[in-house]
Amino acid sequence: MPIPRTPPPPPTRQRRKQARPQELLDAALQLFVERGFASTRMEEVAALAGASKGTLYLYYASKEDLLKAVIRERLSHEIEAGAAIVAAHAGTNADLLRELFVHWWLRVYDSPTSGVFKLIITEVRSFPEISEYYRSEVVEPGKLLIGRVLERGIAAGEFRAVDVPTAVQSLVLPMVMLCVHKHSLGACLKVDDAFDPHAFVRGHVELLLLALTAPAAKRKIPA
Amino acid sequence: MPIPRTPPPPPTRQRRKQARPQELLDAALQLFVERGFASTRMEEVAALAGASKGTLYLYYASKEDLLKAVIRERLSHEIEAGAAIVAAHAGTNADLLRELFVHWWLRVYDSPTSGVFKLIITEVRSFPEISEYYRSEVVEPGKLLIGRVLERGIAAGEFRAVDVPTAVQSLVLPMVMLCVHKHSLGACLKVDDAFDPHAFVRGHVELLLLALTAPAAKRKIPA
Amino acid sequence: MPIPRTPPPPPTRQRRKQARPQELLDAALQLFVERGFASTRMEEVAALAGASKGTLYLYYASKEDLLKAVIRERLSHEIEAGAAIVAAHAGTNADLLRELFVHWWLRVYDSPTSGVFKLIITEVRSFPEISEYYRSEVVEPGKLLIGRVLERGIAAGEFRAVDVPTAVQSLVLPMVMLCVHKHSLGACLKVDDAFDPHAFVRGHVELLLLALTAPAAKRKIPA
Amino acid sequence: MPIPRTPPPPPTRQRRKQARPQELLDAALQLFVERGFASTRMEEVAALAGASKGTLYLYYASKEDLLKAVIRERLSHEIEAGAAIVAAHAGTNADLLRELFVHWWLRVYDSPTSGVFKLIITEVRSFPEISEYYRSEVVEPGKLLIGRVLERGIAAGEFRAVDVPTAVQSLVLPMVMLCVHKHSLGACLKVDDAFDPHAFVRGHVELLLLALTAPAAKRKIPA
DNA sequence: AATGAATGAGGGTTCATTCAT
DNA sequence: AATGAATGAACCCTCATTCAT
Repeated sequence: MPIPRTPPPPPTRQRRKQARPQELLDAALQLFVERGFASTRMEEVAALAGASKGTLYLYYASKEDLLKAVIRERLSHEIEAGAAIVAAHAGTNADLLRELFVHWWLRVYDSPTSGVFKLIITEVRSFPEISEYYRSEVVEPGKLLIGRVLERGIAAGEFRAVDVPTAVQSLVLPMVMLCVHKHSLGACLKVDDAFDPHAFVRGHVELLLLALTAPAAKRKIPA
Repeated sequence: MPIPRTPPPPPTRQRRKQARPQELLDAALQLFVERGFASTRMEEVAALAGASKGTLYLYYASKEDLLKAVIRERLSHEIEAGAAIVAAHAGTNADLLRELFVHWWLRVYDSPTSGVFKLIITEVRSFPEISEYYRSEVVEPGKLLIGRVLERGIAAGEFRAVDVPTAVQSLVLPMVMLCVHKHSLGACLKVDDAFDPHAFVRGHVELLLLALTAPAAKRKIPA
Repeated sequence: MPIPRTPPPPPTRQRRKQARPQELLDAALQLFVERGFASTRMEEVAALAGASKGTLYLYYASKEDLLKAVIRERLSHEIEAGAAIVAAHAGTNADLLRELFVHWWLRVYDSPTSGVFKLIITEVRSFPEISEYYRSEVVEPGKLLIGRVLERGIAAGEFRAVDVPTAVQSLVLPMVMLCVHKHSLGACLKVDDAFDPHAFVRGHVELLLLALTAPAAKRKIPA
Repeated sequence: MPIPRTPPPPPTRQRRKQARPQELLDAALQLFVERGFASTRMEEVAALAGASKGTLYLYYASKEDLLKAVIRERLSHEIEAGAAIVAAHAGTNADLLRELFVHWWLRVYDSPTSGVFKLIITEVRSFPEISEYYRSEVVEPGKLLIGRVLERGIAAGEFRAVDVPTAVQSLVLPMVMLCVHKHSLGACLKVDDAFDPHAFVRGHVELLLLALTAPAAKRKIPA
């Protein structure tokens, strides 16, 4: 089953036509992530979206096209969401980090969007054009976002003067890996060995904050 | 090019027979990681190993078989190496962590074995049998290994009483992600924006050690 | 050349769809009988039916499937025809035998269905599932059919009290062999040495009737 | 298991070399009959004969060659055996027929040679050269043999003046079919429905003799 | 707009045959 | 004489894509 973002309204002809592209993209994402791009048949995608093979080609010119549309559509939705959180935030930088990871990352983790990370890892080598898009639209903005929070914290004496790029990676890489894992090994292992991703993310941020937080003595106390 | 572990000796009939399986596995790993399993043709693997398609089938009964052999062979080589480091080590637990990450993980990262992580992520959903092997032979032993180091450090008062499973993941997930990245986006982006994996790993461990290390006051001073 | 049962109508898309399965079966029968199952390429079958390889697979899931469909389709057509003759017949049992052999068997002999006998002989060992179908749908009903005619003849005093199963085989085996021969040696030998199958069948029945017919003295004279 | 004509003597090197060709032919006959020519692998033949693939090629230049050797070798053995029976016989022509069918044909039926009939039927279309050999060496001599017995019987007033070619076929075709059946359907059907080939052959000959035998009144009584 | 029948290039796998040992 | 590793042509089957309806 595709996981439609909106509950399916009564499928009148008009509604259908409106909803088609999204339904096709949802179906494609699910199957590409599940079976891999090469092993997913266009017919399966169409069938999962309740359409026929021919219809799929009315919206997307080729399988490769469909892949790129899936990636773009999903990422474009999430990109600014992060920036919005930062913009809206008022509070310590530590709390902002907590906010970003627990709200933004965990929401992504819980949504089908998490599959896009697996999809990109799986398919960039075959479609390198994706990499530039992903780097400029996701990786760089993301690094900048987190990086700026760290820099502000350091400048404010709230954080230690750690190497910012390294800390960004130490913070973010486990999140990406978590998403990837969810759709690879995580989907296979029956024994979930009581691994709770939400708990881990909270623990992870706190652990890293332990490393980041400047010793109290040296801290500038916010008045 | 396959990356033979040993320079090819004069290819007499006998020598070839001995070396073939390894050459084929090396070629397969390279191509499976590069192009994905489904998009790699058996003939390409054979050609890269300097053999013909038919020869490949003399050693591996099917493409799936070849995939599993590639994974097993690579992992079985590295599994004990880690344990050996732990066993051989005499020093602080912090130094042991440094040793494990800088020696073991970076050696894996630099070798073709790093590709196995991508391969597993990419293909487990299609071949779920792999997951159990990987979990029991790699994931669990690995977690135990790092987990015990942390526990010893905590017991010795060297480390803070952090949540061990969380800390293990925070330490390890970036390493896995690094390996995966090397063979996906990392292989596509020309502008390596001066990202130095070795430097990152060292920085990552030190950052986490900042979080782990107990405040001096509370530390048991080793006489 | 396929031997279409009906001259091909204008090949519109719809008409084609209807006619395809039969065209494919006819082509397959011809080639399987001519070249043997294993030596016939699916592409040849498709080409002979004026279709492409892919199309063939739209109708039959595999080569083995195609073989079984060929056999079933041909036999199911002929099975009742024989019973119908028996049911419709009014006359002496000797005449009924003449009818069955000259009408039914010779029609089968002259049609492509004769090839099915060769096909079954050639392929049962490889696909033993065929044997049960053939036995229960063709062999047993056939034996019963002829056997009953003989029994009725014996009961009526028209025939001698011969061993029925033996006589059935003596009557029928040459017919089967004739069909087989037509598609094996018979198709190779140029010098047809004036062998006339129709004449032989008539002669064969009369010869066996000589053996079957009770001496006049002992015959019950039908009033 | 191949069915060697002679119990295998101690396989000393010398013995082996002598026996090899025969062992290979026996193995080939068995497998060709069982699985069909096209579906039998040269390696299987070699293995069944206890040799290696390479060795097989020392004796037979190709698979086709092997097929022809199998057929020739088997048939050449049996051809004169029939003639010998006729030559040696002293008695009524009816008894000679009984002799030929019960001794010669049943011995062939019981031996692996019976498979050659299936083999020829199965493969002539692919290797038409076989047909000429088979016709001139087996079919024609066979027909002549039986035909002459019938003619002598007719001339002697022992038999009715039936059409000789027809009667020959009515006599012989069931025998061939019996051999073919043994290696096709007969090998598949578990329920042998108590069909006894030996009994059938005796019954068949007697039935045909009923047809052949001239009414006593007209018979020339052999003094 | 929607369908699904048709196509044919592509790739996994088999196996007859060769030849160095 | 015997072996069996190596080859590559051949064939079954899949599936992205097209197009008549």
